[in-house]
Amino acid sequence: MEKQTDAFQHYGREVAASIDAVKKKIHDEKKNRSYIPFGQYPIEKLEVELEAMIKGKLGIEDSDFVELGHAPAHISGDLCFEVFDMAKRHGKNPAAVALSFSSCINEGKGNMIHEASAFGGFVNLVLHKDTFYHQALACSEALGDRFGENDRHAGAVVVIDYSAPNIAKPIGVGHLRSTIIGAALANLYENSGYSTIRDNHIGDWGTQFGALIYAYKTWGDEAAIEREPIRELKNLYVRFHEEVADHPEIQDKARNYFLQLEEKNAELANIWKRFRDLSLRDFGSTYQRLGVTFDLTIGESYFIDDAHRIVNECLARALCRIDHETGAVVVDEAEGLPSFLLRKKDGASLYMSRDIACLRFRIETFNPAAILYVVGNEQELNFRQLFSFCRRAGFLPAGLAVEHIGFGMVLTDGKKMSTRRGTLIELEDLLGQSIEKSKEIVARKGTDGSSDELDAIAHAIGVGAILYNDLKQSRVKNISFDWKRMLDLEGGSAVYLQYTVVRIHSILRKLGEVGTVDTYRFEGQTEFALARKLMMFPSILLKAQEANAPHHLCTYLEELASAFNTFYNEVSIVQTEQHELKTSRAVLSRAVARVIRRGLALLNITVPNRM
RNA sequence: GCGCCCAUAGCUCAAGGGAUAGAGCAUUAGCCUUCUAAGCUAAGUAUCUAGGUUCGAGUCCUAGUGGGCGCACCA
Repeated sequence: MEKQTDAFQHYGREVAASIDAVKKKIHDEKKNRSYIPFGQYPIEKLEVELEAMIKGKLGIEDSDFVELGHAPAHISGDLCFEVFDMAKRHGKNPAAVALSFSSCINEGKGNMIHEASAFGGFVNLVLHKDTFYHQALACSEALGDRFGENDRHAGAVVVIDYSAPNIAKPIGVGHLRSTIIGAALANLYENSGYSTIRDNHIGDWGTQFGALIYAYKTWGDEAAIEREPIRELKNLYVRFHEEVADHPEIQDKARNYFLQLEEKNAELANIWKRFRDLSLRDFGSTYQRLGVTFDLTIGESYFIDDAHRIVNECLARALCRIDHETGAVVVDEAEGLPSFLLRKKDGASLYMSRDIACLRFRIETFNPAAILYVVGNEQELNFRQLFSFCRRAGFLPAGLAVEHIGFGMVLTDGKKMSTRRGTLIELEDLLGQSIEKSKEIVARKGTDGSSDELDAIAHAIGVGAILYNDLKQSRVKNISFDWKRMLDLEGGSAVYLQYTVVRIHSILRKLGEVGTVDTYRFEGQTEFALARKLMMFPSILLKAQEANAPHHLCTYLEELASAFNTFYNEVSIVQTEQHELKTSRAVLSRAVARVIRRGLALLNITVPNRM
């Protein structure tokens, strides 16, 4: 019994230390972090100027209604905005409003706007291109790598729960989605000024550990576990479910083992602890490969005592009841949601009660403005039940946003992958194959570099391809898994973006020092379009964060890279004669490279120097 | 049975209620003695069906059709 208590105490101390570290991080950020004001970006500044010009016209006193975008190709104009919504709010004709606004803008143009015109409910703007271009490059130069950050949510704390693999199971491509969508969102939230807490809520508790312990005690092979822990544990898990078909009674034995575990049986707890440690070590190397980090790694097991306490509290408050027939603790149907259990009839805890305890822990410990759960769509009902119950119980303070960030499943042949059925594609296999293929291509292309450098390049490309293929797709839909497409290293993949950056670096190397000029200037429409695209980066990042949609960033980066590659094929920067123009082009290219590199970094994808 | 999600080009995916629905792959025709062709230029093909709301619908509503997921002692 002592031994087991030691194990739990040790684990408790580890968690306590990481909690202190997170509290310190939040505290330090509150005190020392500097933010880039969103209003400082040229597009945002222009929006504010336009609103000032328009204000009072037609009795409209709104603010923050101008949202500039690109004018479509068939319209002559550099930027545009629409007034439909706001005209509707004031019961006015959109076309009349747009016309009035455009004449108003033409009266007090300022130094940026050349001409405004109305078309239907749209206001189209032709800019003084030289002025805009210069300001765009100057802004990017002034902010350097921090171009794109904003202060919209400065100081707010967000807890992001993602990855959450289950102990004793390999990480499959399903958990990959949670891991990389969560990691990308954490980066995007940080970019918007949030203090982010990256929380890996490990699935290290539950009835399946009873099954695993039964399987281990019955068929376990020590040598095999030493050799390949996760694989062997997975085999035991699969074998258990095969045997259940013929011997249903082992299910009860498993449940009983779990109950004993929860009652802190020393022998079982030590087995559990060992499996947990082995698994975490294995996950750690996968995370390292992916470049994903966490502030907290707390398993469900940490919350069992709280869970039992809370269930009793809720029973006392009649928020749930003991079912007379079975003895389990039930939350009755409410708010249109089906009833569910908080405690098993044998007294063991359940996922839901541990989740309630965890939610309360996060609120009490970190006082966050938002908690995001990056968990698959198939758990949607559970989260609706969780949030609804916690709201009724008064566990959710006002002003706290809790949100389930669901995502579609990864399907093979239209079916969900399953550890039990053995259709799971393991992440390590996938990454391995992708890196291997990248290696072949790098070798075939004859890229320069030592063998270590070539390995690093293949790693960046191979891993990047897997991450990007997932992140570029909208979160909510299912993804059909296709080896061929997954390992495709051409257009529409991370490689395209990495390649664009590498090309730019090659130019910069050839140029040597990029000098400075008083005024940035450009020559062709392509260059201007590129700079205009570049200036959309800050608002794209904000949009991607607010919509919890990393794929918006992917789409943008591809458009930017495409605009650059067109430019690249039109003119030679190295051979540009005129000094001012040549320097401006170099600065523009460098800015594009920085934005793509930073955009990819937010998606946890790295860019090699050569490829 | 009830609930949630999805349906866009041959395939895989984009498109904040806004202007002529965009990419990649595949197919076809061009572009490397000149900054890395993992690139660029150009060509053809699409909103599941039927109603409705709206100045305006791929997007919102209703009813279908097809697919996925979930609904008590798993997580």
